[in-house]
This record gives sequence, structure tokens and C-alpha cells, in this order.
Amino acid sequence: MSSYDPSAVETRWQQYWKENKTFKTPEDHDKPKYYILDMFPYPSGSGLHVGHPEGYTATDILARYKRMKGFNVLHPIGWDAFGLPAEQYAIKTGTHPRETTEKNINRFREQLQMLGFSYDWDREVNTTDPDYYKWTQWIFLQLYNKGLAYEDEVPVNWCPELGTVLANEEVIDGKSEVGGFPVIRKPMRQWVLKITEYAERLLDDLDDLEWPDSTKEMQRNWIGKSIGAEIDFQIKEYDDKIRVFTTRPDTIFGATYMVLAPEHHLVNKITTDEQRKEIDQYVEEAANKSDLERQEVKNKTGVFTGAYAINPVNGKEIPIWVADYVLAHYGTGAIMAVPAQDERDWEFAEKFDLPIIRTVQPPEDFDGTAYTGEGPAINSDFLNGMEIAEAKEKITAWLEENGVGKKSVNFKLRDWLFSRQRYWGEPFPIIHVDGKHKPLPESELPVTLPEVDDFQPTKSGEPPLARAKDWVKTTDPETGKEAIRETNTMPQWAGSCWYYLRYISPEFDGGPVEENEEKYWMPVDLYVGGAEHSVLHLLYARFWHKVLYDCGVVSTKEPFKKLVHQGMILGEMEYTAFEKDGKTISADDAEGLDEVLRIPLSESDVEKRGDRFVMKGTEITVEARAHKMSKSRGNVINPDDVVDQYGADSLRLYEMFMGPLEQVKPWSTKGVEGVNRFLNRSWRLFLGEGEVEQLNITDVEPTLDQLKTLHEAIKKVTEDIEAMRFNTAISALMIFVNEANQWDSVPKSIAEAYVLLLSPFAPHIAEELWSKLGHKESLAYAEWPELNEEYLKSDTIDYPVQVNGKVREQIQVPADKAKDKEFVIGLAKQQEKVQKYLDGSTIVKEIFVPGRIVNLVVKPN
RNA sequence: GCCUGGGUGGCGGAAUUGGUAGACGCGUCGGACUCAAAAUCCGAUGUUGGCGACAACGUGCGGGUUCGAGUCCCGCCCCAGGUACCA
Repeated sequence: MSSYDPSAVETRWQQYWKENKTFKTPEDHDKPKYYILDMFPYPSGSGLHVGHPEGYTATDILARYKRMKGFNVLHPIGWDAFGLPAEQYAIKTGTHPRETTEKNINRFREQLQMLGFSYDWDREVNTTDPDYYKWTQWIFLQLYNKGLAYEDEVPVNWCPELGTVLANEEVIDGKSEVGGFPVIRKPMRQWVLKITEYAERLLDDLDDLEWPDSTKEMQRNWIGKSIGAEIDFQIKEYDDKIRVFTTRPDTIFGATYMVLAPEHHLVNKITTDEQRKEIDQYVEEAANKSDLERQEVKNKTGVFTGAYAINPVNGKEIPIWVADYVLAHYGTGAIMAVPAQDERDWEFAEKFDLPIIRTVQPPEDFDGTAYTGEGPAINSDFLNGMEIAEAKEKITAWLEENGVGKKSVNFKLRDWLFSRQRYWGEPFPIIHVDGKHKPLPESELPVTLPEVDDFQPTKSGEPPLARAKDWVKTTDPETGKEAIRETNTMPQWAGSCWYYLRYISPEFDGGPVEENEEKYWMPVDLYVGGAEHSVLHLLYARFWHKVLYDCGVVSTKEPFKKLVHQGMILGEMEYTAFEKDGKTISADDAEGLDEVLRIPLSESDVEKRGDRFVMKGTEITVEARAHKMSKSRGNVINPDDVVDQYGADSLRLYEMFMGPLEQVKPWSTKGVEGVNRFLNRSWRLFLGEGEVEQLNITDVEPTLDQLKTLHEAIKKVTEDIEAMRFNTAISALMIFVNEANQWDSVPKSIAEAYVLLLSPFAPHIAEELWSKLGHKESLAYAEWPELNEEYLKSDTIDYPVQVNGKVREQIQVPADKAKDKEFVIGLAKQQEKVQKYLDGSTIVKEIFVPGRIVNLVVKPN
């Protein structure tokens, strides 16, 4: 074997790492630790796609680098294996989800091992393993015992097609996120977790996290804290009051009507006989509508109840309406409407001819409708003239003094609907005795999934677990009374809420995580995963973590110190022409037209014209863009194929070389060939090109030039890995190889250092070269090459010389004179080309930036 | 609408505190090797003008600050992601 053969090299080293347990996590706590975590995958039937190795390679590079830097590294992987696809497959085929899941996991494991990731395979976790979900159930019991889990009859997102309830976050545009089936609202008994109790902490603790700003902002918006006031409005002729929440108590003098949500508890009571028929009909219609239908209707609708409320600040009677633009589940489900300062109220008031009173003076040139900007208060009695902030304070104090309101904080965040009517999830450790729910004692855990004959919900709509009649019927271990088991299961989020803890002590049976190990390894130093988990998974995991913190199970307030999202990888760039009625038309004209044919073009058929692409030699514009990979589009790149053709090292290297990790970027097979060529050049740099393998390495002292080339690479690669700029780190490695290829042979010490620099990115080829250099051991724990700044120095410094900001000449200055302003500027002025621009002008200013630039500012005489 | 990002050659991208725009890779063109091809190697490659050294222009658009702006400020346009009656 004289040329680089990736498959032979990669198989050999994967075997070696496995046999020698090279990446077993060290058990001592003597060294600094680094916990680097990937979001664990759902092992789907279609196997790994090219998006997975992107994040996994990034973390693997860091893990390998940190080991060489002397850290104890925890770098585990596992399986988020409960979930809908395996269950739907079971419904269709009768295959137990356990079997499907096991098969898929084996495939995933094989694929990950084929890519050479340095996971500690002894710490694999699997959320569907009873030894794992025992502790998921245990954590639920902690939540239950703290009063953070409760049962409620709530209108839920029921998806008839999937036969289950979905969380709000799993419903997109009124359809299920999985499968895109319609979702309707239906009241059902559900388990709910009181995440709202942690809203304030979940919000505050975001500040200290090294997370992308966009992600933190999304969580902030999701939690949605708003500060305002609660105000009570007396209902005329009733004892009852309507409590509203508002962020603009300062506008209360402009409240000209009130609105109750259709579900508000007072609607029925206060409706007058004349209005009853209309109100009842409206409320019923609203109840039957899905959220989607409510959103679809853009026109505001509503009905007058016939009742009036009294504005506490001025005693005015204002009508009370019912309208579905007020949401039952936000604030108090009722509002004071101030059309002059709220667009929604303005729209409603206009439609139903309700009065509008401005209480904030809009600017003179304002010609809009509702005015929400700054300005002095008007028509507001004792608030008149005050700016908004001051008026808010004043009115809130007044409300409190008069006992009709108080300062209040509201959150958009709602409690977490935690039960699903599925089979393939964690059973709740709950029994029902005499119609009351009751937790099972810890000793009863795990409550394992029963076998069932059918994985569908029962005819009466009960979850599939209800089919296991012997399992459902049980006895209360404490009292011996007859009991029935909870038949709901937990959502997929449950297992992923705490898996990062289980890796720390996967065998521990005294709790979810062993105390000393937890103290050493937590928090996760770096967490890498998709941006699609910005709110759901990351918010839920933070919530559980905080509960566990309160229970004393974990020692940190937050689980994930630093977070990075890898960007999506799109398919290859596609060029498309459009054809209508047999004629090719421009892409711009095709927009919005029906019956347009899309004709795929090859790159050679198109050229750039201005800022768009046209068909060669014509003015017809074409579409040029990369699309998401999808089976239907047929542009999916399979990692197995890439590995077959170019090897795992090339795949890893390419995915990192494509561009910044966080960015969305299109795939290019030509690009893979490029990095593959680079690996070949690296190989030949060491082994020459002859038939017989011959080391092209000499045991001589390197020259200063060679050392400079090496240390420039060391500096760049080291800094770039630390900052996760893998694309430019690889570019630095390429530059090194390009330079070293000019040498007659490579000094051994330099060759060794280069192999180590390459190893985190392309570990297989690096191990192979390392062993050819005479090493018997893996390089996984070899010391990372150390930078010596001395070698970076050069004898001369180049200065660009500018005249009026334009570069006109380059000068070389001896290093010892490089900071000498007079010398450098003097030399610059002497240059012939510079002289040309100085002729007939006077120098008015001389700019000298040491080590950077010279700029002579001249004025014509 | 609102909140985040982002817009640089034919393409992916580089430029770390304002200091030589286009590193590195792909593609393209030319050459070497070869009977030929592949592979490999060498060279060129932002645009325009010129035989030429060279010059002008050039980081989405329009202004501004500065000796100097891809980078900072103001006003727009476009693209991607998130969110949407949250009072």
C-alpha cells in the first residue's frame, strides 16, 4: 500500500480504539475537567444524515484537543429513543417499538463509530431502558412531592390522527409538528407541570449563560414577562368585580369598554336576558373553534353582554363585551379596552362604534390610529402632563391606596402539559386509589411498560396502556387497597431533560447521579445541538435542573454553561429555469403563476448577470439556490456514501471546512474532493510517491524557516480550535502542507508536530502517520504542540505605504527599526513610487501605526 | 407587524481592537507528464481600460464620521430563522 487508502486506515484505527478503550473517561479527579456534550439523537429508521456529523465532529475536535491539552474529558453519547415514529410503525406492522428502537440504535451506533468519534462507549444511555427511566420516574416523583405536578381537566391540543394530546409547542399553525395532522381543542384529564413557578428564575439566570443571544432572546420572549397592574372594575348591579391585567395602567382614563374572554367565568352571570341568546351562541362557537380557526379570522368579533362596569378612577359606566380576541389563558382573561392607545382595541372600537378617548398626546404629525409611543398624558385628570413612566407609577400608587388594584407581573409562559396518550413513553409512577391519585413509593420503581396486544388507543379513547388490563389493575403497596395505574405516559422531552446527568455515573443505583462525580463534572462546559431546540428542550431541561438543584441533587443552577448551534446543511446548489405553455420565462415572472414547469439546469448552462443568474447568452433569469435536503426533492446526501468514496476523515474535514459551524451552508461534493486531495497531499508529504512505501522524513534539525512555518500553523490552529473556528484552522493546516511540499524532506520533529495538529480533525490518518513515524501508542493523549513565539519573528517587517489612504508601495523595514517612526516614514518618502505622488504637493499629516501601516496625507500646492 | 441573524469574486468562505479586501478550498483557463485519459504537478484567475509597467472602480442601496470604513453612525432594500390578537 503506497497511496492513502482511507477505508483500510480507518477500519484499523477504529478497531484499535475499541479494543484499547482509548477514550474511556478517566476516573481520577486530579486534572481539570472538560464536559463536552452533543444533543443525543433520536435513532430514526433512516439512519444518520449529514447534519448529525456536523455538530458531532465539532465536539469531537474539541474533545480530542482538550485531552491532548491535559484535561479529563467526558464526551458521551446516547439515545433519545422514546418517540412517535417507532410507535406508529408498531401500529402499522405490529412490530414492538422496542425491537424497532433496538435495531435503529445499532445502526446509529455503527454509523457513529464509522466516523471515528471519540465517545466513551461504556457510558451510552438509552431513555427507553428501564434502568434509565427508573430515574426519570424518580425525578417526576420529586416534582410531584414538591407540588409541581398536578392533574387538571384542560382543553388540550388533541390530534385525532395521532391519537394523542400535543403540547402547545408541538402544534404548528394548528397542525401537529409530527406528520402535519389537524389538531382540535378538547377538554381532558392531564398531568401538568408547574414550570410557571420557575418563570422568574428561568428568565434571570439566562443572563450569565454563554449562549447565542438569539437563543436567550427566544427564551425570554417565550417566558414573556410583562410588568403592569391588576385593576378591579366593579360590575354595575352585581357584587362581582372584573379583574384585569394591563401593562398600561396610565391609560385607564381612556378605558371606554371592557372585554371578557368567551371562557371567562362571569360571562354567564352578567349577561342580560336580551343579550343571552346572542352571547350563548357566540361562546359556543368560540369553544368549538380550534386555535387555528380563531387565528384565521382576521376580523374582530364580539357581542355586548348588556352589563356595565364602573371605571374606578372616574366612576364612568362602560359596557362589558365578550370577544375572542381576548385570550382566556393570559392575564385574567379580561381586559380594560383603551382603543386610543391599543391597536387591537382601536380596531374593535371602530367596528362596533365604541368611544375613543386619547390619553396620551400624539406628536403633531401623527396621522395613525392607536398611538402607542411616548407623550404626555391628556384627558387624565391628576395624571395630565406626565410622561408614561411617571404616570404609571402615580396611578399604580393611587390604585393601591384606594384598594382597587396593585402592581402585577405576568408571564406568557404556561404550565407544561406533561402527559401523552401513547404507548412508547415512560409510565407515570402514579396509581389511583378511591378516585384519588397517589405516588408510588420509590421502592416500586421502575414502573415498566406492560405488553399490549395493540398499540392504538382504545375505542373509548383511553391511552394504549389501558389495554393491559392486568397491569392497570393493581394494589396500593401501602394500604393493600385496590388501585388502578395511570395509563398516560410522559412526553419525549422527559428523558432528554436530564440525560446529561446520567452520563456522569451511568451505573449508579442510588439516585440519578452520584454526588461526588456530579460535583466534579458539572456543569456541561460545551453543549452543541440544533437551533430547533432553542426553546423546548433547553427550557424544559433548565426547569428540571433547577428543581433538582432545589432538591440538592445537583450543585449548579444551570446545566449548560456554553451552548452552540450548528447550522443546517442544505443540498447542493440548484439552478432552475421556468417554463410556461412551452415557453421559457424569467424566474421573476414565474412567481405566483400556476402551471409553471421547473426545469433543472446544470451550472454550465447559466452565467451571472448583474446580481442574478441568467441562461447563458440570454436575458432569461433563472433561480439559483440551495434547498433543504428532503427525500421528496431527492437531494439528500447520505454520509455512508461519502465515507465509502472519500473516507470518514474527508467527511469530517469537509463538514468543518465548509464555513462557520453556526451557519447554514450548501453541500458541495466538489468540496469534499478538495479536502480529500489535501489529505492525500498530507500523506505524500510523509510517504513520498514511489511504489514502495518510503518515509520522506529526515532526522535533522529543522531550519528557522521551517520552524516559522510550523509555529505559524500551531498558533493559528490552536487559537482557532479554542474559538471553534474550524474552517480557518483547516485552512492553516493546508497552508502548512503547501509550504512543506516545497521542502526536500520534512524534519521528523516538524512532521510529528503537524500530525498532532491534524489529529483532532482527521484522527484516522493522523494515527496512521503517527505510527509510521515510529510511535507504538495512540496519539490521543500525546502532548499538544506548544507555540514558541520566538520562531514567529522575522528579520524584516513589511509596511504598506499609503498616500491619501491609497496603497502606493510596499517597503521592508529591518525588524529592529520597525517601531522607529522617523526611520520608517523617512524610508517611505524616499520610494520612487511614493515620490511620484508627493511631487507638487505638501505633506499635511503623517500617520504611522507601528507594525501596521504608513499613510501620508498630502494637499496639492 | 415584532424579535434575532445575515448580505464580500462564477461558488463556499477569509480579513481577531477601524489599517494592504478576496486567505484557504472549489470552479474556470493555460501549461507539464501521458500514445491517450485519469491522477498529479506548475502558472493565471474581482471588474473595466491599456501591448505594457499601470490606472480607475469594487464588500446589498443612499448618506455621514475618519488620514483611512467590509468593519463605526443614520436612513432604506433584500434573504434566512423565530414569533404572532400575550392587553
